[in-house]
Amino acid sequence: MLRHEPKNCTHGNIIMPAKAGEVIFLEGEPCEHVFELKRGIARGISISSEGERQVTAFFFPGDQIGLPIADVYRYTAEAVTDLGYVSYSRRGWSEALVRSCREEGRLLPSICSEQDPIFQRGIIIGRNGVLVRVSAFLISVIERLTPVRDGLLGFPLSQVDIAAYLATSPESVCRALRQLRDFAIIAMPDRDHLAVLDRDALIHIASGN
Amino acid sequence: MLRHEPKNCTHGNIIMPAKAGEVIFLEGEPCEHVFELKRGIARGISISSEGERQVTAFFFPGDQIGLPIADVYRYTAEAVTDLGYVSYSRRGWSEALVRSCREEGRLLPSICSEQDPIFQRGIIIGRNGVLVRVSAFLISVIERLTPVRDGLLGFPLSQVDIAAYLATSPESVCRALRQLRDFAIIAMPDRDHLAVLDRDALIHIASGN
DNA sequence: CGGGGTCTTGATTTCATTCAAAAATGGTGG
DNA sequence: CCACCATTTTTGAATGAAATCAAGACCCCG
Repeated sequence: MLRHEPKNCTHGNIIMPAKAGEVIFLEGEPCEHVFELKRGIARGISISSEGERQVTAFFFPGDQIGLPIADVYRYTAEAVTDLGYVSYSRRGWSEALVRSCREEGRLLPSICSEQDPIFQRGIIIGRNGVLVRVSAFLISVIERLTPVRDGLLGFPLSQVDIAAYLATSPESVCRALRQLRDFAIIAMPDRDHLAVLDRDALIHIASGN
Repeated sequence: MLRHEPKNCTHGNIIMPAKAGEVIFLEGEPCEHVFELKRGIARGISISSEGERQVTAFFFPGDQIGLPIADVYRYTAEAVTDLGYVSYSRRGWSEALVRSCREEGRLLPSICSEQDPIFQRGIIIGRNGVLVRVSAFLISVIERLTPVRDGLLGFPLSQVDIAAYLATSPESVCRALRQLRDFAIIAMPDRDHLAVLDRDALIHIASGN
């Protein structure tokens, strides 16, 4: 897992690339930059003291990552796919926040874009039943995936990551996806493509059982 | 569950009381006030479409509740115990944020005080094993409980709420607490008092198994 | 004293993890 | 293009942990 070193201090204009698996920043480091994802998918990772790895959030283009909520980053950010991002210095970002706050009277929508996925994950994994969790996860994620062609979405998330996100095992994720395929609720023509065939059924499962 | 109606628009100076069980604000309502808890304990509640109730966070004196991260409150806030709070208008609160941001270069610590517990819950319930979760919960909560006398803490949280927070059943919480008592790691002289006898052991269980 | 809610405990069942192994996939270099 | 390897996904069987079900004890409140 190579550490991705920004070559110089870009201030929001130059899109920096990162390759799949690269680390954007590490949990515990002081927050010196805020990152905005421009293309690709990233994940937030938290490792417990005993090495257990949790995916705390997936991030999509437009999301802000690494807000200085505290003094240090609360999770590690890694590239899931090859991706592009821009970074803002903390100062520059704070000024943008101040402006936005004055003009719109509410927090920069970007805070929402980082904090909301984290909140949503808490709700999803608080629900019991792997099938329910997987369905809720799909519902939450499909609208952010990039369409390939009619109804088919790019779905570049590994089942291992999904399991780490949903606080379950990869095998259980696999079985849940299989059930959804058997019920013709979703289709997965291959490993990294997904189509939702019966959105209502998916929502129904996601919201109760 | 009575709705608590603030009589008038207080701007941070008058401490408003609320009785145990009262609602401070409802999920989905527009964020018009930010609340700061002065005494007592509050909980954040999220109800799924099928009536499943989750406690998303417990809040303690000094915590800010109901930040306008989005346009509407993302959870319902209720009083766990009788409590006192002050409310700020969104405008007044935003101005404080702008000031703090400019002076300290980071987000108001209050954002941390709301968002961090929510983040922590995600980490805690992502870990498997009820005993681990209960232990991690106790570790996270003991430093915020008010001491009664040497080593004994007021612990006014019902096991039903703890279960809803930890995404488990009340019975499992009860059994986990019993185990911790049997191992002489904690003591609970009565329903709402708690003493941690072996903090290291509790931390050890919380961080692995 | 009731009586409703909370807590406790045991027995049972259900569900997901684990373990193990095979199949599919993707990438690499010949 | 093909063979090979590493990784991911898939499936089955066994195990285990926690939810559920059911009852009883306790406690606080009116």
